Amino acid sequence: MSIDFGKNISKSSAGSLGDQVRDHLRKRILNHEWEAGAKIPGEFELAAQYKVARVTIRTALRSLETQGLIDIRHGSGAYIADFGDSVRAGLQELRSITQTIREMGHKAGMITRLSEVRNPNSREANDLQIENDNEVLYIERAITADDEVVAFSYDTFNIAEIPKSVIKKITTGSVFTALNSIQKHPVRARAELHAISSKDIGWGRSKPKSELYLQLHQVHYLRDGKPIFTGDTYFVEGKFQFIIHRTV
Amino acid sequence: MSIDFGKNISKSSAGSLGDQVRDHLRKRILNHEWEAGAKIPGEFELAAQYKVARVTIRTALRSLETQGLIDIRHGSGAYIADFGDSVRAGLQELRSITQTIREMGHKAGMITRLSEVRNPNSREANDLQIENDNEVLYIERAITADDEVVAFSYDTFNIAEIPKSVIKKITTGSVFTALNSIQKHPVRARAELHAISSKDIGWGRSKPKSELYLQLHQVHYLRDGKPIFTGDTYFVEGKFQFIIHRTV
DNA sequence: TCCTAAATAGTTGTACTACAACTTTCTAAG
DNA sequence: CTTAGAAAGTTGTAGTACAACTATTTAGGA
Repeated sequence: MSIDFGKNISKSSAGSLGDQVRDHLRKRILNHEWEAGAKIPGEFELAAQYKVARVTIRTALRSLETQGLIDIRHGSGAYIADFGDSVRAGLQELRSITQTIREMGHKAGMITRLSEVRNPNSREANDLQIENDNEVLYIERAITADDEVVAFSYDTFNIAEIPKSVIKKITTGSVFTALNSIQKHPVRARAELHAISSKDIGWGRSKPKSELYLQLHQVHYLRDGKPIFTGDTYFVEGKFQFIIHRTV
Repeated sequence: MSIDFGKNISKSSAGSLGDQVRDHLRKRILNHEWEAGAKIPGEFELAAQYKVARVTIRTALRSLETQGLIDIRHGSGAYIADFGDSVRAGLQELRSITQTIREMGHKAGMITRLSEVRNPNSREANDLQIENDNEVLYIERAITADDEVVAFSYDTFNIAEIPKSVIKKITTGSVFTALNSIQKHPVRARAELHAISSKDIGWGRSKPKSELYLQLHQVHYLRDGKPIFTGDTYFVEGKFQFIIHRTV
């Protein structure tokens, strides 16, 4: 069942009713419908607004609290947390880098340097939980914001999980958009962070002078727990704002 | 009201019944009571185990799902996510660094270099939302694991929120433990990450040869939304595993 | 008038029940 | 042996009721 939230129905939002309400409320919060510290409507009123049960509202609010967007106070209400722009640029949110760049008001671009199908090395096979004689799709590319390189990414996909028609979309456009079209988008990722100084990471005409990078090594998982792709993204230090929410 | 979970009652755990169940379930998960991919008991059975309502179990499970520890599948059950050791060392979890080091099986230590009460600079005043003529507690120290320096921290506390007796505890021991004793522990933090290469960060006898650091600039907030302390922690690259959970 | 304390209203937390929606397992027919 | 359907099991949503806590209002006394 899908519900009618009024005018702003987002076709991309899916999942359970509670998830839909959560996504819609998150958009309202990020749209600054309420300012930081302000109290949002009570659970009964929200339930009336969305025409759902109070328990559905509660699951949505709890999730938003765990994500650090609101504070829920017993006997008082739910209040907008002071998160600044951290949610839009946040690392915790599992979203497309290019999409994030666009939402921050910049022009996002991508330059593919290499795209090939080959056997995985031992690390890739381990991350993707496949055998060494399976095939993977390996892509090297640079991500740009306003025609300036902000990151270099080296990604490896478990090709067995992806139809050929979608592989082409991956190599030419956004990974997340392509995977989303076949309902194989990751719902969770495990990321490891490192500071790195190296000459061997950047490439191309717009190779940055700085050799300092923030390395993000990731493994992306589907809802059923299977890894779908893994890779390293090297963010040029200073070009991208890295923000994390930490909660209890 | 507090509930009896059997033998392993943790006095540190507080908050609502749902939070207590969540914390207890998290410990069970981190204790490898179930292996990765395994199905945990159903909501009805967990409700019976903890002698709480099913809705209470659900709020706990939902929170654990948002944190990336489990996957909940409609009509099937809740399954342990493949998070490796990432949760124990995870950045997303707002916990004491020294405590994290201990839980990873190492000896945690701290060397205080400087501890003073002074007026805040403009950045500190802005982060703590106080005036320039207020007083703050400023501390510089090194954090060690097995007598090896793994991080340098430069922290600034809003002294107006902290009784004098607790200030002494902060300067001599764990910040989180001290703040917890007066119910002023942060529940949320906003952290910004940078890769940094500098000679001016490390100090002391065990100053690391590497000049590469992962900088974590943080502002810690109380439940009511007020900032309690801010600071920069510089992790010596390679000495600490930095892991993040990313969820939708 | 000011302050204090109690009463009141409002909000979130927990409990219980019932059923819908979905998944997995079992069963029987072919 | 395969397949389709039935059955059982699990999570999702709805609704009601009350407990626990907070914020506001009101009444009383100094």
